[in-house]
Amino acid sequence: MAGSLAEVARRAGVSVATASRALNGSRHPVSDEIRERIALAAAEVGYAPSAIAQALVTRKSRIIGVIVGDIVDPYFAEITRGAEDVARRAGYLTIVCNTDRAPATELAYLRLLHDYRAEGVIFAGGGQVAAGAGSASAAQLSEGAQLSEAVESVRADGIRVVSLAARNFESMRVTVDDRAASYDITSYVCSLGHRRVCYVTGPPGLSTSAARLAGFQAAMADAGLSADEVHPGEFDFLSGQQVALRLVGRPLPDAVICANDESAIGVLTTLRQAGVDIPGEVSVAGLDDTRVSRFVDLTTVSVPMYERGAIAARHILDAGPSAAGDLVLPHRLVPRGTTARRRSSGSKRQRRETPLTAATEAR
Amino acid sequence: MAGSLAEVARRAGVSVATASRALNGSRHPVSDEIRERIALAAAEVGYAPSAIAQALVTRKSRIIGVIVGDIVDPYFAEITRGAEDVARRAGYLTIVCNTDRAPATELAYLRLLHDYRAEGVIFAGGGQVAAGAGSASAAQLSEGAQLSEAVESVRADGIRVVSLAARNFESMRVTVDDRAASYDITSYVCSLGHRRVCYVTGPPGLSTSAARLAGFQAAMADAGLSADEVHPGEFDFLSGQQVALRLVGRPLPDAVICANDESAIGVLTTLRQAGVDIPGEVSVAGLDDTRVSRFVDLTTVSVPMYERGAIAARHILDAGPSAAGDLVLPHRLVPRGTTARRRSSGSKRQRRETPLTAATEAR
DNA sequence: TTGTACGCGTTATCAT
DNA sequence: ATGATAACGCGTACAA
Repeated sequence: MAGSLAEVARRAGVSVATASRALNGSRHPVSDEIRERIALAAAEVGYAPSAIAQALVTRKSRIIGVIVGDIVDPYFAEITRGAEDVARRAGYLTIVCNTDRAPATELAYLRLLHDYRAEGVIFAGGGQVAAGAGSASAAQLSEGAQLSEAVESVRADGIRVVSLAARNFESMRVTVDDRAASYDITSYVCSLGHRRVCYVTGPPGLSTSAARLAGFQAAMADAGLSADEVHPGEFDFLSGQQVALRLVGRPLPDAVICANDESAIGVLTTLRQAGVDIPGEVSVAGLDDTRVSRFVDLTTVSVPMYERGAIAARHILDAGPSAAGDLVLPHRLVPRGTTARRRSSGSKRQRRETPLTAATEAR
Repeated sequence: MAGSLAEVARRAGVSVATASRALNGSRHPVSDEIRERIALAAAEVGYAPSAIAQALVTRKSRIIGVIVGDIVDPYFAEITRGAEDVARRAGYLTIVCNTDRAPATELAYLRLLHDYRAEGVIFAGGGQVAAGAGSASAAQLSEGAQLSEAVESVRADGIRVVSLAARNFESMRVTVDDRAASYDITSYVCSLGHRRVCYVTGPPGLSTSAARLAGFQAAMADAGLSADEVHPGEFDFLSGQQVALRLVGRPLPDAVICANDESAIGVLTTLRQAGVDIPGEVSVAGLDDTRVSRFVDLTTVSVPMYERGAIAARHILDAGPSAAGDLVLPHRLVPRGTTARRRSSGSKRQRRETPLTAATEAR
């Protein structure tokens, strides 16, 4: 039913060339009379320009791909929303590619996007980092090499790739200093007087997890505190919940810092449900500044996801030589209601009023 | 740099026809020797088949679109994930289309997908329902008519459209009985002995909101209770939070039921933060069974989003005459920890023990 | 201002 | 088993 340009031209009694010029945004002049005839004919046959054919001849697919771990994860969803917003306004299509962080799936999707001649692809998440001593190390290395090779091939074809976190292949980068962000939130929590602070990590082997953990450890070291209460997590609510459940049986820590907001909300919610007063008894902090974090009043650090997605997309569309080097956006500490000054340790459970020691008060 | 089929053929000393047959999944026989020569040449030039060209000649774009309100909303994210999962396994691309429920944007996206000859489009959310007395009623009606017309045109072109909620255009449907789901959760809450139960609605004018509100009202009526404490909401966390804040100053209701999980989590979190015991003092229930609802132990009703997305996508791919009529999936009440039997009203604030009246205990 | 004709990269038909 | 060649629907020199 979708009339082709040829059909429209025939009905309007003009050549396909003029029809093309009249219907699509061509700077080529067309007389108003003919233009109207064509518009009419187009409406009659319900003409819908074949973006496929246009892409083929124009060599511009108006397609961008966003490779994410899981679109259900707010972190990735916000990035995707940012990218889609600018893509939509430009008449571009946004492909969402869930990979569950599996390099093989990333590779498969990259190839598919290559086949579709996507104009650009955004790697939203971090990548696997060479594991120190893993049994699957060889396979992973090979996968990493394959991906890196594929990225190179894709870039050679003029497809613009930009990554939003550390990856082991070359590409434009629109990132944030994860290590510094983690360092900042940690020092902030320490500055509140907390001494025993736990940490919930992100998935092992992920560059982002590593950077954030490193930031935590560095800040703790600089504060003269021990950073040995590190619980493995997976960036999800469940991880936080499980850690919280384990925490609640024993003497509570002063604070728990999580590698991301999802897991922080997990510990926050679970701890509160267990009757723990947050931030009265223990402070909780995350990292991301996800949309819901604002609502639950979680103190965290903003590492603008939406903006990074939008900027990445814009970079892809502004095909110009704006290939300016990497971009590292500023992060911003967002102190909110889930953290507070440490109360004297004695007052925690027994509610006994103990004067603060000078040492605790100092900074 | 991406070698074309012609180039590969030339380097292998064969015709494009054979190259095509060897490289892509063709049942046509090709001698092993030549097949290898072609594979080699393809590898040398880094051949990547042009899905665009294939789509043009094949008339199969291997593209499906998912029209959602906002991908950041877990409801839509889970639907999208379901669709993408089956699309990916079939080598299809999934386009995300955020519309913020604006009919104009839906229309624009539908047209764009039409241009790309998407093989199918999934309308994930409900639609605007003819408002009783609105000033913008005329404009909306026109927009509704336009969309409905566009859907018809698109379907005439062989594009399969399936909606996951009530819409005012014809299409296959993979839905759930929202009214019944809402009725069920409401009667469940009432069966717990609660009498004063508030409701937080979804966005006005939305078919889904209307169905769910109707279910609530019907159940309340059937329970002989008054359903006049209805607070307007927007399906988001903020709505729930605001309602909770308003509730907390005055005598608390027995329970509050929300049109969806997001807003339910909003009231749950906010109420708890305000020191209200859930479900001790007030019960809270939602509707959707979103992923995080499982974690916060919210009682709700499952209206399988992931499955609906997956089924819709499968329907699009199985282009066969499986155009079986509409499908309405079963919903399932999921009682969890945010609801409990009503405690005697007197014990709520003053903790005064008052014997339950027979009337309260009866059912 | 309008029309002709070629090419974009593939698949498919028909010979060979 | 392999090879020409005609579409697919459109943009765009180039010609008129």
